[in-house]
Amino acid sequence: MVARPAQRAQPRPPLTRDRVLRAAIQVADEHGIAALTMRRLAEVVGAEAMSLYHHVANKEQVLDGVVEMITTEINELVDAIDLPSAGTAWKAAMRQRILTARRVFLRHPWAPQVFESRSVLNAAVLKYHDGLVRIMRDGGFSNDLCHHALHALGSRALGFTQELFNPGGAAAGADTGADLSSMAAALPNLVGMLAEVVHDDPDSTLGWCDDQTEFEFGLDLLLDGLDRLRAQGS
Amino acid sequence: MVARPAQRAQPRPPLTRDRVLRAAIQVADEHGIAALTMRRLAEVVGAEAMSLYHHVANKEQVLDGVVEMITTEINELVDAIDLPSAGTAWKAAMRQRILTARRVFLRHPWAPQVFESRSVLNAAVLKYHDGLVRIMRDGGFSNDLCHHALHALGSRALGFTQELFNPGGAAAGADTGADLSSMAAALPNLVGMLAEVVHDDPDSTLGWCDDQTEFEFGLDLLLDGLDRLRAQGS
DNA sequence: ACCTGAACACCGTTCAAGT
DNA sequence: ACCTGAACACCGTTCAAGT
Repeated sequence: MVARPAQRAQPRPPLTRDRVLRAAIQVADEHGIAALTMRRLAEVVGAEAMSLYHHVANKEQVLDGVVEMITTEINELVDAIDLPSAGTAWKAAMRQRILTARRVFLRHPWAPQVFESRSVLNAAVLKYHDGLVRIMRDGGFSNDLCHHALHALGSRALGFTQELFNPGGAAAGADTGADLSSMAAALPNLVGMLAEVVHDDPDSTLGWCDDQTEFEFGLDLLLDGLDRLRAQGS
Repeated sequence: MVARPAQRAQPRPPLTRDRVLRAAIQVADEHGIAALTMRRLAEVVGAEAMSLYHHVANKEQVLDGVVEMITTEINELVDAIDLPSAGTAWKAAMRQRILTARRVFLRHPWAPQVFESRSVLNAAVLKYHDGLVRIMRDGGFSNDLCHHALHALGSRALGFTQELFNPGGAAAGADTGADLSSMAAALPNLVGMLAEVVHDDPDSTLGWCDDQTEFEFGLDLLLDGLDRLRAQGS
C-alpha cells in the first residue's frame, strides 16, 4: 500500500502550455487541421480534454499559440542568416529570408489557413515583419514604401500563398482532367493555356503546377517592382 | 373542412437550391460566417434544418454553391465591360475587371475565407479566369506567361487579399495602440514605420490602413511587372 | 495545484415516419 | 415529392468534485 504500482510504463510528464501546443502541431501535421479537436489533443498528451483548460483558455488560444510557435521557429532560422542588406543587397537578403520562412510552412501545409484565420496581432509575427522593415530601410526604402511593400507582399512575406486552385483529394486529378476537356468549349483560353503549359506531363492539371517555381516567380515580380520604386526614390 | 385556413400570413414559397444559397449569403452578410449553420439557415428560409438536405447534399455543398453564386454575379458584371484589350490596352482591361470583381467582395467580407477554403474547381471561377487569360492573350502574352501571371496574382485576380493583420473586434484598436508603443523597443523598425506612416491619423494602427489603396498598389506592382515581361516577350 | 467525470448547449447528419 | 421530429455522434466548454 506504500508503493503504488505505476499505472503506465512511462509516467506522463506534467502538462504544460508548451506541450499542449507542440501536440497541436503534431496532430495537424499528421491528420490535418480538421482533426485538431480538444478531445483529440488531450488524447495525444495523455490527459482528459478538460485538463487542457488549465493551460490554455480555449481553442482559439491554442491556435494563437500554434501560430506563435511556428513563427518563433521561423524567427530563429532567419535571425541566423548573415547577409548584407545595404543598398541593392536588400533584395537578396529579403528573398533569402522569405524563402527560409517558406521552408517551415512546407512542413505544415495546414498552417496558412490558421495564420489567415487569426485576427489578433501576434508578437512573433510582428517581430518577423520588423526584420523585413529593417532590411528594406537598409536598402534605402522610405517608411511609406516599406508600408506599401508589406501590404503588397501580404502572406508572401511570411513565405506562403493560399492557392485558389488546390488539388483536391486523391480522385480530384482524374475528375478535373475529364471536366477540363469537356469544358474546352466554355473555357477556350484557359484550356488552351493548360494544354500548352502542361504538355510535357500529360497527367498534369492546374493542381500539378510547381508551387515553388510559381511562388518564386510571384515573389521576384514583387521584389523587382519594389526595387524599381526604391531606385527612383518613392 | 374543405378550405383549411392558411397557417401563416405569407405562405412560404417552395424551397429551392437557389433560395437556400441566397439565404446562406444573407446570413453570412448579416451575422458573419460563423453564424452560418444548417439550423439557422433553415430558420431563415422558414423550414426545418432537415428539409435543406432535399436541396443540397450537405453543408460543404452550400459553401460551394455560395462561391458559385458570388462568382456568377462577378461574371455578369465583368462580361458587361466593353474595353479594348489588344496590345498595351490589356493592362487597363485587366485592372478594370479585377477592381469590378473586388467591389462584389467588399459587400461580402466573409467571402475570401470561404473561397480559399474550397479545394474543388468551380465552373464559375474557371470561367472568370478564362476571361483573364483571354485579355492577356490579346495583350500578346505567351501561354506560359499567362500561367505564371495567374499564380502570381492569386486571389488578387478575383479582387481580394487576405490581410495577415486584421483589425480585430471593437476594442482591438485601443489595445493594439497600447501594445505597439510598449513594444517599441522590441520592434524599432516596425514602430518607426508606423509612427511616420500613420502620423496624420493619430488613432491609426496597422488595421486602419486604406485597404483599397493598398490593394491597388499591390495590383499595379504586379501588372506593371507582367507588362514588362510581356514587352520583352517572355 | 492540477486533474477529472458528468453534463450542457451546440453542431452536421441519418432515419423512419408523416402528408 | 417534399417535409419533419426524434435521435446519433460529434463539438467546445462549464461545473462541481476529486487528489
